[in-house]
Amino acid sequence: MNALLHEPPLTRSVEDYLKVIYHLSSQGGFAATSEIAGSLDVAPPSVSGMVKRLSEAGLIEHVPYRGVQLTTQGRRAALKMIRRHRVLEVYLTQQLGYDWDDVHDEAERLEHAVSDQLIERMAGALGDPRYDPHGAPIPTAAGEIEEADLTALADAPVGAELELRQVGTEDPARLRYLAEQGLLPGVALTITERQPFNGPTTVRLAAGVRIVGQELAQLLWCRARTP
Amino acid sequence: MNALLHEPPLTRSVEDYLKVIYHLSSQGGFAATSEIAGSLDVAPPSVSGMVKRLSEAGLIEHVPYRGVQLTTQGRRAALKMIRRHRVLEVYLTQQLGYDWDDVHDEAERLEHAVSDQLIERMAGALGDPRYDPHGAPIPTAAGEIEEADLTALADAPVGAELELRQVGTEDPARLRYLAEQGLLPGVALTITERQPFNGPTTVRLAAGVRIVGQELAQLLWCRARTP
DNA sequence: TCAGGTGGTTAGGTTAGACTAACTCCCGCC
DNA sequence: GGCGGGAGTTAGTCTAACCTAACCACCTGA
Repeated sequence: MNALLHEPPLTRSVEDYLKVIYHLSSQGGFAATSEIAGSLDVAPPSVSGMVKRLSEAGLIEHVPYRGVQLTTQGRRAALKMIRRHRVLEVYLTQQLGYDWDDVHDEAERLEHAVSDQLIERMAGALGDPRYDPHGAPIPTAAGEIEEADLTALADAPVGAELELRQVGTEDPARLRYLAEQGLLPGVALTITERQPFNGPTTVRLAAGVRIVGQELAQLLWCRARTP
Repeated sequence: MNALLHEPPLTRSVEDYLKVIYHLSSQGGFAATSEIAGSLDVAPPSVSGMVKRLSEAGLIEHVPYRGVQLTTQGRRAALKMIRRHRVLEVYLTQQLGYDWDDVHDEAERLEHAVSDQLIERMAGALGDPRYDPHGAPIPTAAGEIEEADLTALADAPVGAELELRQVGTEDPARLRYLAEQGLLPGVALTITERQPFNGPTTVRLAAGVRIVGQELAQLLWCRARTP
């Protein structure tokens, strides 16, 4: 009774659903129908239909009117897609001249077409990178992912000495702006000031002082700096 | 009335049909329904259905009960796919350790997912190669393809001094065997003997003498050697 | 406590692409 | 010159996705 035998290959669509369900339910809990619909830009009834198919296939657990969670099998499939996506992003930026703000769409299409073999060769050629260009951890081929304990810049206290680890957006305009400001994964920063009422955070980098609005400060994931 | 405006992107399936129609009708003339069905491993009525859609889209010309030919627009699209496929094959073999016998399937899937930009970057990284690993010419980005005048080894006379230019199969087992025999694009050879009744052809290479059966000899495309 | 409203689901329809079964065209052979 | 067989097409069905319209469940606030 091993469901792994004769496993039919997943469709593009299924792969996309699993990925967004992973992201939406990663902070524990359920992914809501409307959230999934929003992320994939489809109508809610389309999600209901797919949810039915996915839970029949044993990839998700569906609690009607509550939402959806990945099963072990679904999680494995989702992590595989995330590995593909992130390895592709690193490869395209390091080997083919892509920038961190334009690599997402290309990887998004390629991730459904590459073989495991190709991904492992790309990863090998890159020296098995652990993070993608935005600082997100790359799951291992075995399906393990680093769970880092990061704090949004917006939530860290004035005076904190931090390292920027990860940037939580794929929006090209925001990414370009952040790169201009030198706000890239790995950079060291110190919070010198914050205006009240969701005001901007002022940080000091080696390269100078930056004033970061609330919206962007919530996308900049940091950890305490160990000097 | 420019049909190029608002052109919907082609589906994977359409891209595959255009490619096989290109190959089947490249020696002038029409591609037959059953040939297309055979190449794509679908049933003939599926081809009839697709043919209707493609000719409505202006990509092919259909003469009922005779067959199908590409229009200028369809030819352009087919050559674009062939460029993608062949550039991918070169990239995967030169940069990622693929062999000429296992690169076809990977390229076949990727060709539908890559952007024009990525293909041009790969081509650039490779120095704009003109031939794929099997010696097939790569169409230019502008859609032009070299029309070489090649002769199958099986059809060349005894005594001919030839250069092997292109290998007309993607079958891994045959390709592996040919590589073992040193029968690779670019190699110089002289026909020393041929047995009658579709018998084997004996050739002399720098590396030694080879006896090539009729089936393989029809896959080895050669041109006269200019010493 | 029950009345809305929001969000989720069901019902029913569309499209691309495939299939099988059944029919028709064409050509070669007698 | 007609007939038979193979190739091509038409008709009808299926599935995966999507959609809109309509219906229902749950929770919150009066």
